[in-house]
Amino acid sequence: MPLALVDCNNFYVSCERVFNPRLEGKPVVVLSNNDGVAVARSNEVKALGIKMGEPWFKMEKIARQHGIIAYSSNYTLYGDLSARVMSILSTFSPKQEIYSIDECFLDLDGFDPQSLMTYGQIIRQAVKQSLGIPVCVGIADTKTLAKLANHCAKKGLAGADGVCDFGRLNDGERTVLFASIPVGEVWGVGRRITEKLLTMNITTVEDLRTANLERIQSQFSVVLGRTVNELNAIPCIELEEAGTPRQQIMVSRSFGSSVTCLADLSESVTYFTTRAAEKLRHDGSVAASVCVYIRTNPFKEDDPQYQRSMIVPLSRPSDDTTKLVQAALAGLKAIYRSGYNYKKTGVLLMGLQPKATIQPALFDDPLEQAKSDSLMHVMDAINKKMGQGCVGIAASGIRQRWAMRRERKSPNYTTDWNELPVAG
DNA sequence: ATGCTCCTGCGAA
DNA sequence: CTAACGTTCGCAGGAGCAT
Repeated sequence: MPLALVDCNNFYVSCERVFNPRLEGKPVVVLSNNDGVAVARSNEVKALGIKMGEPWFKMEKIARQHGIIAYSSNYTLYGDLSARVMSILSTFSPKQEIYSIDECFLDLDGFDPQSLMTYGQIIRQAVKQSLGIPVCVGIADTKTLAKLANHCAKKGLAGADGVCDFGRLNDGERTVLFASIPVGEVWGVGRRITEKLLTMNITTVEDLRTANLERIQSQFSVVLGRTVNELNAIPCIELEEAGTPRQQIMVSRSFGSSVTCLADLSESVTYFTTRAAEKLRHDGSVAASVCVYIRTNPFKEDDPQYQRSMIVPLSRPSDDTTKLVQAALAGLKAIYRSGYNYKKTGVLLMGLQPKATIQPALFDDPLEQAKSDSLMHVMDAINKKMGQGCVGIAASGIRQRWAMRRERKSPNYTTDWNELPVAG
């Protein structure tokens, strides 16, 4: 029954520290795309009161005062380290669910309950020793409780030292502990639901655990009802091992500066569609339609605002970059209006299904299909070997005036020989 | 009444 | 010097439509 949630501490910051140990003990933040907002903070930065999602320009002053070191996010690096972490963790259980880039669930069913604390410490040591990434381990009987146990492990609650096993608590200890944790810490309870719960005098985890189930379900949803059950050690959310492919693929980006002309927007939409199509083929799926959307900057309240999207159905499901780009550009042309400062565009591939299940249509030319497949195959192979974007659609543009800002990126230490710093 | 698709809101990392 | 506020995914539930 028990399972573990293993979560990397301040993951992106820890990744930067692996390759730059001088960052140890110093305040470090990693910024989102476009160097927009904080997405990872070292403990030193958290102590300064800087919140998750805080815009960089708002914290820049305090950052200068305290010598905060800021990095642009380097997803190539984090993705590579994540794969290595997950690979090590997979050796500790027959069943693993990779939940996000920095955390996974491990099934511990059948393990000796007395040894789980020790096992958690062994897991922490293994990842620390081989990769230098610190992790915390939460152990409990449901996913929601394991997430909560992980929170306690990180905060050192209930005497935890990087590992917290709720199986070690008796009912009284659990009640005291849960009564001390704000309800917003519970997995599935976000800002809105927290606000509404507060009006019902439900402020702590213990309040929610002991709340009336029917009342929660009717006032909120069956989802929050499941959460209440899970807090009571009744499993409602199953462990999902890899295998189910995505249902949609989104590629969108804010621009480094605003863009006004259709030509520049077309370049970016072409580029985003190309990236999305690569993901699609990687999954072995085809898309039935393409959604393209554009919008101005809602934070610039004086600018005239405009946002619109359009879904363009394909004549038949496809994974061919050229066909997807064609559809996306047709949609863009239809929704584009001149006279606006555009800040963001995005491409969404919808109606995904496994390519293998697609029946060739009656009038399809099998030769055309084979040509398309082999062209895409060659493109993917070259880009994999020579680096993303080596071969592509000419309309992506070379200047890419719409490119995002990334002024503080660290090198791709693990995936690109050219970016390794040279000694001496 | 029932079953669908489309759209929006919410949460998570 | 200025201006600068993320991305990607799933789920649920209501609206709108057809049957």
